[in-house]
Amino acid sequence: MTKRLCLSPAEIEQKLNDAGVQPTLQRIAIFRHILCEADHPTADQVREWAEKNLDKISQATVYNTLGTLVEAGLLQALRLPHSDKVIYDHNIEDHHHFLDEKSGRLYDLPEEDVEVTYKLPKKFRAHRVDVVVKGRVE
Amino acid sequence: MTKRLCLSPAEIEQKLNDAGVQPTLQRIAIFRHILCEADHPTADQVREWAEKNLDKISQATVYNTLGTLVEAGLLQALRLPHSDKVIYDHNIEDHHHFLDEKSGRLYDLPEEDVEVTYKLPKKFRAHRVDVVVKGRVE
DNA sequence: TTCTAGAGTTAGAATAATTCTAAACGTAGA
DNA sequence: TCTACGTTTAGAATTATTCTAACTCTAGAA
Ligand SMILES: [Mn+2]
Ligand SMILES: [Mn+2]
Ligand SMILES: [Zn+2]
Ligand SMILES: [Zn+2]
Repeated sequence: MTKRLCLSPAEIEQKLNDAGVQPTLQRIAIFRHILCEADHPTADQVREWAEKNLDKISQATVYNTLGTLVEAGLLQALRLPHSDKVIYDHNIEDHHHFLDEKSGRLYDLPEEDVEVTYKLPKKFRAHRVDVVVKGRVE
Repeated sequence: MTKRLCLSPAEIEQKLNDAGVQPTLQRIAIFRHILCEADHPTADQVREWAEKNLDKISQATVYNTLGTLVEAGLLQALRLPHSDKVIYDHNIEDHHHFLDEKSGRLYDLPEEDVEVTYKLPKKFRAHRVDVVVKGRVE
């Protein structure tokens, strides 16, 4: 369901370079973690993983890195109704989400599986629509 | 566009009683403010108004009151992608929103003006869909 | 190679939103 | 009138995130 781009550190480094982001060790590791292993993690979940798996890293670096990756268009930052934490999404295509209200887990819904039609007042110009379907996974 | 239920304090008191919420002065005033005057306010905007317009009120009471009104089903709490603040909505019917990304202002979109169709994986059971249309008001 | 300016990282403090604590207060009903 | 319980309060605590200012690294320039 989720597109997972599992790349080697060298390929990650290339992607960072292409995006104009200096590929530091911390950025390579965090970006690869989110691309390959993590599922819609929060900053704090990334920090937990990083503290276990990298030599030493500060909270500020985790936030800085996530912010840098989002600014560079390599990650999306999401805010969902059930939580006050920002969620980082390696899926940067326009897409929608299903929220399992029991577990709090988020699932991607491909753009083409969701159709939205709407009528807006005159003078309202839309340039994006976000859909969150809430429910349960049985 | 937004349904505005402008009621007298006595009518507000009745609504609170009906919902099983003791109609204290603070609750009546805040609930009436959100029903009649405020447009998708944050807790802090409610606090600002309350400090100006009520004899004395604490921040905790504002949060307590908003929480109580949401629990009683008299307000909706919203979390939107552009802000980390909870937004309180007197419109408790299912409805959608338009976010003016320039001003940050939220507009209600009636349920019937938005149509969503989606295809979910087996075992996914939806019980609500939230749509946020983002764009500009010219 | 060495130098160096700018970019990145860091610990810790600061800020912002919200919640908690424990005492004081008010009020509905016995 | 009394009292139990719900409500309000000031202030502290918590949580998520950002800022500060010093230290460190690294990409080029020389
Ligand atoms: Mn509204
Ligand atoms: Mn916060
Ligand atoms: Zn996603
Ligand atoms: Zn609304």
